[in-house]
Amino acid sequence: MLCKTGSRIIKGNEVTRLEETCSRVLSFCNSNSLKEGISVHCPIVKLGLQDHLYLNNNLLSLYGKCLGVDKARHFFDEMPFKDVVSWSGILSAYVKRGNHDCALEFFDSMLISGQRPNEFTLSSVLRSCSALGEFQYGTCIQAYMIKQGFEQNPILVSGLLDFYSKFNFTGEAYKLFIYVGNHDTVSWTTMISSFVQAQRWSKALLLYVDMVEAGVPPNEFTFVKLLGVCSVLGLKYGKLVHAHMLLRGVKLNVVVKTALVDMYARCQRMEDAIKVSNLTSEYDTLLCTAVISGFAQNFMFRKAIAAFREMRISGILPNNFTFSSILNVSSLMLSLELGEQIHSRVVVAGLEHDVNVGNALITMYVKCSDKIKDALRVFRGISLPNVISWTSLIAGFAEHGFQQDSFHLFMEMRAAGVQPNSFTISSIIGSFNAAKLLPQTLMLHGHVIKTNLYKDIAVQNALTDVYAGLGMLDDAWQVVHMMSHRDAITYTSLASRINQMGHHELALHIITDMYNDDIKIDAFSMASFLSASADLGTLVTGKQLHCHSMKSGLGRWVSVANGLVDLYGKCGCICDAQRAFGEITVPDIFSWNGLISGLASIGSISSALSAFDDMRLAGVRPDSVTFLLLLSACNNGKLVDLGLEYFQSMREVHDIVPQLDHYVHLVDILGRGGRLEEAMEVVQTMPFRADASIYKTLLRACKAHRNIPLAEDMARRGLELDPSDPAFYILLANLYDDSGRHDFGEKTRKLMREKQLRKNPSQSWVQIRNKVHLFVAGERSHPQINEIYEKIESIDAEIKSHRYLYQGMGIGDSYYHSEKLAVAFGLLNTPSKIPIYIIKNNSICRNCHNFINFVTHLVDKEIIVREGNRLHSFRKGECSCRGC
DNA sequence: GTAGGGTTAG
Repeated sequence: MLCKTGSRIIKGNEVTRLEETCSRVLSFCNSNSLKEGISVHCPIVKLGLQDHLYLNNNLLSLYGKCLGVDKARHFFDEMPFKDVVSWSGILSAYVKRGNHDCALEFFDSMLISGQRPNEFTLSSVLRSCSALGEFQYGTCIQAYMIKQGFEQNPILVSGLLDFYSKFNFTGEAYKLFIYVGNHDTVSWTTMISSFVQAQRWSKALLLYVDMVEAGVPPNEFTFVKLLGVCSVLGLKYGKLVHAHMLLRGVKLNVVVKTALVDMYARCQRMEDAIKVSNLTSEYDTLLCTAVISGFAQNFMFRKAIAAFREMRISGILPNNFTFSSILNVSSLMLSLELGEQIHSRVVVAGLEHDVNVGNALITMYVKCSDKIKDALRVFRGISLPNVISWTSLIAGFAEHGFQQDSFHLFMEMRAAGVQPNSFTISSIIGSFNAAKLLPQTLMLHGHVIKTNLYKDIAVQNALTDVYAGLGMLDDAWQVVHMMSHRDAITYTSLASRINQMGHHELALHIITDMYNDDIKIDAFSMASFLSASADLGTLVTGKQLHCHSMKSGLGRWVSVANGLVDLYGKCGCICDAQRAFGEITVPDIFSWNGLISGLASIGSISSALSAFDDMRLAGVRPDSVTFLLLLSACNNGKLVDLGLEYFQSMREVHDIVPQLDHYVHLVDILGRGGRLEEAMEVVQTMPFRADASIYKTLLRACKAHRNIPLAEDMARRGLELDPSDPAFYILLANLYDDSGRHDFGEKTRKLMREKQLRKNPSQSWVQIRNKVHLFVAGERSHPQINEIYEKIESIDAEIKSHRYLYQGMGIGDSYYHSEKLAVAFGLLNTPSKIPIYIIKNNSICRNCHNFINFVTHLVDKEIIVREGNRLHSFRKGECSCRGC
């Protein structure tokens, strides 16, 4: 139409009408098609309208949108007349392309040219200020706005709210919001977004309530932000917001759909997410990415892969975000094969050097490949590695056992000018723990104090863990006390490290700390506490923890259920252990190992071995711990040939390389079975250097089978490796005694005394009425024992007043005469408040029917004594454990 | 021309 008109001669008011027509056509083209827009340009020139300001502004906007800001700028420079719309058009084009430096420079030249900015210009300038971190500049713009009377302008108010929020000045933004008042939908939504960005989720929701009460209608923008809040606050809120959207008839466009899919996915409602995404046929790359990542978050890996395939079939191109999501699926599945397939697609799509995809690739190779070099290759290919790239690689090196390289990489990162964040610091501190690198830990701790990172709870938790892992409990607690708030991870880390140190009672005390801090026990901390109770044999505490697990629903976690199996197994209550095992839907290797261990420890060797068969039938692969348990069971059951068979099958059938501990068990099995020469052959041919303990094992076997020549050889070899272990002398001396060679026995003991060796005191723990008591036995000459004697003597008078002493078997009598000692510390501390436990030598354990050198016994129904790894039960009356 | 969705590191 315009072309035809252009060939005629036009005069008078026809020109004005044509200008309007051109302008309208260009506006239409602007939002639809560049091609049509350009074709309109020719007739405009033919008509002689090329100097027309409005038409040129329309063309400028078109060029900016379709041909890029440089072409638009060129057109702008050629324009004979310019107004605020022309200047703002270019400025906005710069801002949209992220060219913020040019935007501010261009704004300067605008002011120099004498052109006054309007609200659109200033709004673009504010966006560049926040992008460049130019806070001062932004506040100058605000001052200018006030001077120019733009203070109440809704566009600028929204712009300012956004500006303050980007600098994390949410409070200032809110003050401004309150001060201005009378807001429209956009400024309400911007204020809500500000609270969302500051992670003040509840405040964002409350503001929505205020907005509705103020009578301002929320739109799809508002709901998208609110759905983001619900992803964090939970499904209850998500459903409410969704219902409000339906009531208000909000149009379900693709952006709203994506926000809904994301919300339902994060609330573990993937079915609802898919239902929503199928409500309309509109799909784009972002929506598909949300679906894939939703499946990944909910561990529905096959569906995630299917969604990725479907996306390609529908012709929707994956972008860097999509590749990151699907790579995350392969990382979670530990599937190198899938990861490599995706990697090749990434190369085809030309996204190999993209930092986001590169980061996901690094993680994939770290988790799925056993070669850290694969991850390093990806890292070196990233054009601009960011803090996530460095952190992933640093954590990767640490995870693969290269702690020193990990630290060097950290130094390289700092030299490259990339600032470590809390993720980096906590990863690197975590790696120090594995390598026990104290100097580096102290250096990093200093760095953390100097920066703001010490406020981050993950960093503080990592520091707590590393100090506790190094055995520096005081330093760990110091970090904990300095924390403004603690979480379940803080306490779980402490409890498990304290457990590792063997201070199980101290680990259980963490429960009180958590209670005082108002922190709920989670599945991880519960597993640690159950493990502490199991190792202490404190059945009462264990049962209380069991109760709590059931009431709180933690029992559904397999780690908690495994803890229960372990607890009851170690306390000798095999029926309860079996019941806890039976309640596990899909028992894992830890569940099975717990069951086998429990059965073996009460002497039910055949049941333990048949549990192993059940485990294999259930398709669970045994690990090296399983074989330690099986070998130990065979050892206790004197099943020599079966033990040998299991040992052989480790490598041949199960592809497990036997470790030193397995060889020790094998040697013990052969030794106890009297096959001493074979046992010696194993020691000489095994791929490990024999340690003192293996010779001790053989020496014990020699003693049992009265083989003096071999025993002497074993004692000699063992003492070469550990001359300070008195056990070699004691075992050998006892063997001489047993064989009637008392002279040699005495000579050996004399030798031991000359070397100033003495048997370390044995220790046992007993729980009586919710209190754990420590018992120690040994000779008076031992410093630890002597200290206890002195304590007893000082309170002797008090003890003697107790009624049990009148029965003639007082505490003092029992160990003064035998030169051995067993003391309840609880008794020492509060002698008059708790009953006295009288010491009896040579009591018989009801479980293993062995004689035990000392045991505490009297007033309580059941006492469980743990001696080394053995559990002994002494009961008065019937056992409280069902089925025994 | 002011406000909205998806990813990756502890």
